[in-house]
Amino acid sequence: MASSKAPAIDKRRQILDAAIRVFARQGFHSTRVADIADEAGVAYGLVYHYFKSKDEVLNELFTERWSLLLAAIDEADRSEASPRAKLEAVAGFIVDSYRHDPELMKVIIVEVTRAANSFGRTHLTEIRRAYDQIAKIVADGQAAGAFRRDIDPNFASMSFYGAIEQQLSGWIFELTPGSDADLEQAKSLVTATICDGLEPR
Amino acid sequence: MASSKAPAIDKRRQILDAAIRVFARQGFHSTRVADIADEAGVAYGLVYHYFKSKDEVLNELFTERWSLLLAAIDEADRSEASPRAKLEAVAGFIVDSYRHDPELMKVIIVEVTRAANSFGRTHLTEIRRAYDQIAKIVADGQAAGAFRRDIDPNFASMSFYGAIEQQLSGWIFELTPGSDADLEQAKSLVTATICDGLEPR
DNA sequence: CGAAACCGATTGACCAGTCAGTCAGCCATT
DNA sequence: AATGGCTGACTGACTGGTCAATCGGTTTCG
Repeated sequence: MASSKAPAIDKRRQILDAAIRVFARQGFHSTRVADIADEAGVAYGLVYHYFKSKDEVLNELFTERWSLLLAAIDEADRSEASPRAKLEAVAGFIVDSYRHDPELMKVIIVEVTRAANSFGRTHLTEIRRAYDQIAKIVADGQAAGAFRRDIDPNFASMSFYGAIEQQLSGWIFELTPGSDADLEQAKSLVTATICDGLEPR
Repeated sequence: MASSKAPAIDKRRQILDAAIRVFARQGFHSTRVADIADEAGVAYGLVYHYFKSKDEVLNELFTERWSLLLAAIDEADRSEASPRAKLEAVAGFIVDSYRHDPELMKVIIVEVTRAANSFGRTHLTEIRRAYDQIAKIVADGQAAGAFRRDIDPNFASMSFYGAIEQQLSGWIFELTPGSDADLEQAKSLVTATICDGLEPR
């Protein structure tokens, strides 16, 4: 039963993985459906057997990964850690996602998160959910006296997330060195910058 | 003499201004050259009389505005103000640019700055110049003892710029209230977040 | 046998950029 | 002042190429 479907699922996965590589290399828009099929070693028509459209392939990639991010933020939020440690956990998850699969993160950021005009519009609600969850962590931190209260939580959330995403962009477009050590350091540096500030204490 | 050439120059400007509106509304990719011509109240072919291609129209819009930003950062850097005040001046300029012409800023951010994969690739050098200039302000601040030295200036620069751009994105996509008071407050809040940090001093 | 996986040629829509031509103003010549 | 030649701004129908999506078919497997 499972084995009868296994090959089918494999091909589907093969197509998704191929799409990650091709989208990362050429960008969504200048990728032809034929490119995905070729990269996957699969017939053109099979892409349409598993997906309604080229858009749906990207949708699937985004949703798969973003739901993990939402879960990770949620878990951090629910933990007993300090607000600062929660933020650091979120930053850590995002950086590790990039380390684990830079091509996928590139596709998600470039084609969805930062393309809210075209493709990302569809996912604005899910994207916003992440911002809101982070804002909640900040708000709780303020209520507990761990964060100052004169900065709007939504504002802080956007600053925090924007700072991380900008680091990723720098690595993605090789504006900034992205060695393993750099990535590791970035986790705590983002939090240090946002929580402690640039000025000496 | 001047009057004989005036209408020609007007038409060029008319096309650029129309392009801002149409790009902001529909996005660069799903804008047809015919849409620009219609919006400008001009014949299709005239767009190609003044511009080599559809891309060149966007190029022109970006370059016009980005050079102003670079000049503003440069001016802030050269002033006698404190490092923190310099950063605040940069944030202020970007926010005011948005306030002055939100549609143009939307086009620049969505289609160029955050589209480094497709269109922005051409302008990566100019974009990077902004990051570098900001990093220089931070580095000088560190040398003067105004900023702590354990945060890499390039890292700080990306965080700072990323935080601002994320705020603009929030306003652009109406994820975040963008009243005039909000914009005004954002100028100092970004700087406060980045320089002082979220944690109480 | 039936159902689902798989195949790839074909089609139909779309659109950037071209190009052959019109027209209005300007100057030179008479 | 009239003529006509010239420039370049301006027009929009048309073309050539590109691709997403379809569909009629074949193979595989239970």
